[in-house]
Amino acid sequence: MAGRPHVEQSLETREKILATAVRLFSQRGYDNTSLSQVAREARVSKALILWHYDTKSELYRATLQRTLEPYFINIMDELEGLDERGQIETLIDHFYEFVRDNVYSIRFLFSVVLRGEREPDDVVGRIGELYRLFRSLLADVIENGRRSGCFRADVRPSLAASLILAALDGMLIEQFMSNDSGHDPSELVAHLKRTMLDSLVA
Amino acid sequence: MAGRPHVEQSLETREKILATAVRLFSQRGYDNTSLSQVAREARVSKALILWHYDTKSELYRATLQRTLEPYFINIMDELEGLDERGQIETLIDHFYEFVRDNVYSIRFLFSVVLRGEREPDDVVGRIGELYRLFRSLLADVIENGRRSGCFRADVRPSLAASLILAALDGMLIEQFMSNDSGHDPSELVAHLKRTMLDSLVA
DNA sequence: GTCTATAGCCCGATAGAC
DNA sequence: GTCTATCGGGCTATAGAC
Repeated sequence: MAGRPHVEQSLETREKILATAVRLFSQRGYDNTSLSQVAREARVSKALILWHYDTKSELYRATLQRTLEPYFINIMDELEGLDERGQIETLIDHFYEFVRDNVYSIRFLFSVVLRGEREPDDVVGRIGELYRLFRSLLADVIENGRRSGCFRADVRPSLAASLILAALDGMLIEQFMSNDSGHDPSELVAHLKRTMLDSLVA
Repeated sequence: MAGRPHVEQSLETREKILATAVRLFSQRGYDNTSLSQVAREARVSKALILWHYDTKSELYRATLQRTLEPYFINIMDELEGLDERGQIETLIDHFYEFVRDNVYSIRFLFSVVLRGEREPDDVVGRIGELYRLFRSLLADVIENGRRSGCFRADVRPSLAASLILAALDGMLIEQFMSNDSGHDPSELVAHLKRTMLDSLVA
C-alpha cells in the first residue's frame, strides 16, 4: 500500500525468480538448470536475474536457504507430559511424518549432500546439525528412561538412539528406491516402534 | 601376443579411457566432467574418445555398467551349513562389509538414483533388483526359521526383513552424513544384529 | 586408431538504453 | 528495475590428414 512502487514490484519479482529457481534447481539440479531457463519460466530476462542475484551461484545459495527453512522446527514442546516410551514413539512418528511431507526437498538436499556439490558448509553443516540434534534428543530420552527404571539398566542410550535413527533413515531410503517391498510404510513404522521399544524394556 | 597390433592397442586405449571416465564421473558427476578432462587425464585426444564411444552419453553408460559389475555377487554359497540365526548374521555382515568396501561407488550410484539423472532404466532398475533380492533372501531365511521353530511363530518375515534392511541402509547413510555419532560402525552392526535377532526369538 | 583444427551451440556475465 | 544485444569462453561433436 505505502512505499514506492519500484520497491514493491522488485520484491515480487525477486520472489518470483527465487520461487522458480527453487523449483527448477530441485527438479533438475544446479548444472542442468540454466539462467535462461529460470528466466523463461519466471517470465523475466536473464539480465534481470543477474541484477537481483549477482551470480548464478548466489541464486543457488538463496534457493538452498529457502529450501532448508521448514527444517527448523521445535519438537520439544510436543514431548511434555509423556513418559519415556511415549516420547520415543512421538519422536519416531514426527520423523516419519516430516519425511512423508517433505519427500521432494529431502531427496534434493540429500543428493546435494551426497555430491558434496556446492555450498557444503551451509547445507551439509545444517543437516548434520539436525541429525545430531535428533540423535541426542533420542539418547537423552532413553537415558532418562533408563534412570527411571522404565527401560532396562544395561541399555546404551547413544547406541540405541543410533539404531533407531538408522532404521528411520533406512525407511527414508526405501521411499526413494521405488519402494516395492509391498508394505504400507506406516506398517513398517509401527513395526519399528514395537521392535525398538521391546528391545529397550525386554 | 598374437593378433594385430592395432586391435591390442585399441583395447588398451579403450580400457584406459573407460577407467579414467569411471574415476572422473564418479568423483565429479556427469555434467561436471567434460570430455576434454577425460582426454587430458587419459592422455588421449578428445576426438579419440568419440571414436571409441560415439557420444559422451554412451561413454557414461559404459562407466555405469562397469561400476555396477562388482554388485553382482553370489552370497548364497556362504549360507550353507548355517542355522537360520547364523544365516541372518552372515547376511548382515556381508552387507556391512560390502558397503564398507564400496563406499565411493555406492555414494556415486546413490546420487545417480536420487537424481533420476540419466539411464534410469539401467541403474535404478538393477539396484532395485539387488534390493529386492536381498530382502527376499532375508525374508526366506526368517520364514524358514519360523517354520522350524527357531524363531517365534508370530514373526512376519517380510516385515522383519524390511526392518533389518532399513536399519542397514540407515547405517549406510550415516557413513555419508559425516558420521559423528561417536560410534565405531562395527559396534552399531553388532547392536543391530543383537536387537534384530532378539526380536525374532524373544 | 590417432591426431589437429574447427564448427556450432549454449552458457554466464556485462554494457548500456530506457 | 527491466530490457536487448553481445562478448568471451567451454562444451560436444565433426572433418579430414596421417
